[in-house]
Amino acid sequence: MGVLDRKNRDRLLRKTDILKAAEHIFALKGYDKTTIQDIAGKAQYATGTVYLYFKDKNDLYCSLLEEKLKALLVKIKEKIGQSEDAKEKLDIFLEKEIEFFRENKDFFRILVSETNGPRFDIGLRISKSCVFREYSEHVSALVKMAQQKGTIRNDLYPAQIADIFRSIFKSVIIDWLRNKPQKPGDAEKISRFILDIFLNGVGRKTKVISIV
Amino acid sequence: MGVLDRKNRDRLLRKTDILKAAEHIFALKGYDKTTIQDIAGKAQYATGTVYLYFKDKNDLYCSLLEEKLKALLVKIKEKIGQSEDAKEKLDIFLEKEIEFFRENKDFFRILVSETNGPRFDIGLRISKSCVFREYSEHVSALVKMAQQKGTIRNDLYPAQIADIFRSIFKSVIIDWLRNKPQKPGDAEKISRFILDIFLNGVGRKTKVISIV
Amino acid sequence: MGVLDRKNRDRLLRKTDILKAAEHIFALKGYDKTTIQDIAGKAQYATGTVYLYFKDKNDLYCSLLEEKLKALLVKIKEKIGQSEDAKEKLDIFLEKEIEFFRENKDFFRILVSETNGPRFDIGLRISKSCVFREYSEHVSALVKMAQQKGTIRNDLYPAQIADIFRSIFKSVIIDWLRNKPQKPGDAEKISRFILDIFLNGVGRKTKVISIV
Amino acid sequence: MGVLDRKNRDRLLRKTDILKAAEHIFALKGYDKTTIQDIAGKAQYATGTVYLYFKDKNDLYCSLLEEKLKALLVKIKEKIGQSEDAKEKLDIFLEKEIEFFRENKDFFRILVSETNGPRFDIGLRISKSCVFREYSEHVSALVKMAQQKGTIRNDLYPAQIADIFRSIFKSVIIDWLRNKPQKPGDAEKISRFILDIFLNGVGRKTKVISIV
DNA sequence: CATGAATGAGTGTTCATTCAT
DNA sequence: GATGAATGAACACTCATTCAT
Repeated sequence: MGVLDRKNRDRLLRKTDILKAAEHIFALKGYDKTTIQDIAGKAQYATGTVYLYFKDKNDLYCSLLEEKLKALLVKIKEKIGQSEDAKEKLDIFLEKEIEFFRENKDFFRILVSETNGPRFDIGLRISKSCVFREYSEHVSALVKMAQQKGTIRNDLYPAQIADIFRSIFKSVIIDWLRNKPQKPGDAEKISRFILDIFLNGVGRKTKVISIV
Repeated sequence: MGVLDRKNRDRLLRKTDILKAAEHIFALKGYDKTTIQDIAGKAQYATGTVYLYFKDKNDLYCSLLEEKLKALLVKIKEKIGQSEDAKEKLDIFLEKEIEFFRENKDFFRILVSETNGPRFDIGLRISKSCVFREYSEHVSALVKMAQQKGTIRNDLYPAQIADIFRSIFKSVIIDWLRNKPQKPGDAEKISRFILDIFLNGVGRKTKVISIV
Repeated sequence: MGVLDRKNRDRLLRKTDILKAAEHIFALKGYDKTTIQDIAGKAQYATGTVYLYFKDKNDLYCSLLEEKLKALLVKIKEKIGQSEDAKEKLDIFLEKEIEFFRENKDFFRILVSETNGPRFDIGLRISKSCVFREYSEHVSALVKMAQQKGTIRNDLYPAQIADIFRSIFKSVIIDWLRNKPQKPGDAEKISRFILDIFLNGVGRKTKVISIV
Repeated sequence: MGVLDRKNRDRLLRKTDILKAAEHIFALKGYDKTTIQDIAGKAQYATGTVYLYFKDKNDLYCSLLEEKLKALLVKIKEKIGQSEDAKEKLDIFLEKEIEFFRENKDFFRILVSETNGPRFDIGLRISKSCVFREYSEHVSALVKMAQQKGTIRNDLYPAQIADIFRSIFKSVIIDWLRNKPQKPGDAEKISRFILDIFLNGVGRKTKVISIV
């Protein structure tokens, strides 16, 4: 059993090595311009080794997305359950994603280039992924809850609002990762900024009074 | 003169044939998976013919984007000058873009996949394009004006707001083109919807009183 | 008749135009790198026009060589008959060739690259040419006569001596055309130089006494 | 160590296979008409295999020339140092080259077609080669020494004499390889023949008395 | 299991040649 | 006859995938 364990552990280690290398190269060059040799070389393995762990190039790519998305989901779900407030949940969601993407810029790049807009299918190598669907539905569920709690207008389809939510998020994060120095407290600030725009829009208001 | 005219017209016709075919295939398969033979075949020409009108694959692709963007810009500028009101200008901008993209779904697909988020640079074959820059700046200028007129908060960078504006737009249009039947009056309705979300956000408000 | 004459003359004029352009381009780029469009363009004709005067690329190339060789032969034969002395004939031959090649550097280039050594057949597009054979035989005849008159050793095959003769010539002319400014009196001097080396070699002799 | 050795040896073997095939095809068809598929086919490899050993077609071609020239130089230098006499050195040089070219007719063909006359530059893919320069300079040095020792007239530029020397050599070898059956003792005889013509020319002399 | 050399189908691009105008 | 746009075969080179060691 110990032997099997080590085998499994070794196998996992190699897979992780390769995925890490793939992440970097795919982010740098995009799917088509990336070669398996690039990845194998970066991971310090032989070309053929990659095929011991992944069926083909596409499988490697999708596995990469799945693994990372899964990790992102775990991170999000972990904290988000601790709050009951809808707005707070959205806030936590944003903060966790921001943290995650700051630590995984390459993955962010890939994800952005992969999801050319939400649920869009040009070359959507990812679309069949259960994790991706789970991720999408998780955001939709957040929105739905916020609608039920009165935080978000309920005259709109949750899925569409979720799309808009994520597209604003994407836009702001791209700007942040590209043009700003990333500082420790950023996650919180940016999260508030996005939520503000998402909930209140960018229109100029002098005063807003909630009557209810 | 008549002869030259006909020649030029013929030349233009062929170029347009090829561009039309290219638009379709590029939208369907993406840049890398598209072959010149695909395009030539679709346009009913021989492979070599494409090279009589375009230097190489990249030139064909960029020409396609430029031509379309130019047409889009013309369409937008035409009407937008007729209004003085900032909000109305944004509204016209949206309506015109919506109309254009409904008539040019393939181009929309390409544009979306090309601009993986605003000012993002993986494989930005388009980034050097003057027309694209002009387009970007035009949107920024719209936002800036709206800030000066008090329609949009002026505590934000115009370029960033423009990014957010376009990313909301993209998100909504993708949803519309993919999932809804496109009906005549849509442009107006969708434009209002986007503007509403953009300016007021999706937060639930019971009443808003502007004091000033 | 006059009409036919003009037609023929026109035809000849066009052929000459094309040949002149071809000469320049072939010399510049070599056979394979030269395109028919290059030549047509340089001659200010359309691509197809070339095919009205020459069957194909190879025909154009061979015609070019033939025409020029014919002209060279005419020039050589013209003067060479006026002398009876074998050495003088060789001298005239050299002078005339030198003059011709100074005025036809492009042709010289082509000829050199074509006849990679005498009677060698890698890609010898020329080898079937009657004129080329006539040219070769003419040189051989010169040598043969010089052998009979006692100017050249007669223990050697005339054709081989002719080869050596031409290869020395080629070597010296290449050097002259490439590295020296070409001056009026050169033909005579160079001719003497070549003949000297050809007949006497480059060995150092302190004194030579001819007894007979 | 043994493994690496075998790997290196295998690699060398393949390279040699390909070079051998390339040598044959290039000699047969010339650079431009030769395709990589030709070479790969002849060497019994797939097209792509060639690119494992050579960067591109030009690299293959140049490597071929370099390898062979290097081998030729080694062969020449080996024996030539053993003599002090200038004329003997020239003799050895010729003999060794003749032997080499008899064993490497294809290479000879390529070299001849590549060096369209000495220091001529149309398509000189070889000209940048250090080995080629070394080879040229080696011949010039031989001539220079022969001038100093009084074997060759010293009123001429060594480089030019070297050119003439090589062009006579080329002419004679072409004739020999093309038209004569190559017999064992040939190298010696031909070498003497070339030297004779080179030093004494082909003029008829009844008696030559050296006075000094 | 790991390797990396070998494979060969596939792509962008060129250009000799043809032919409708 | 002259044109030059159109053709499509051909070629250099790449790279995902396989498999003998």
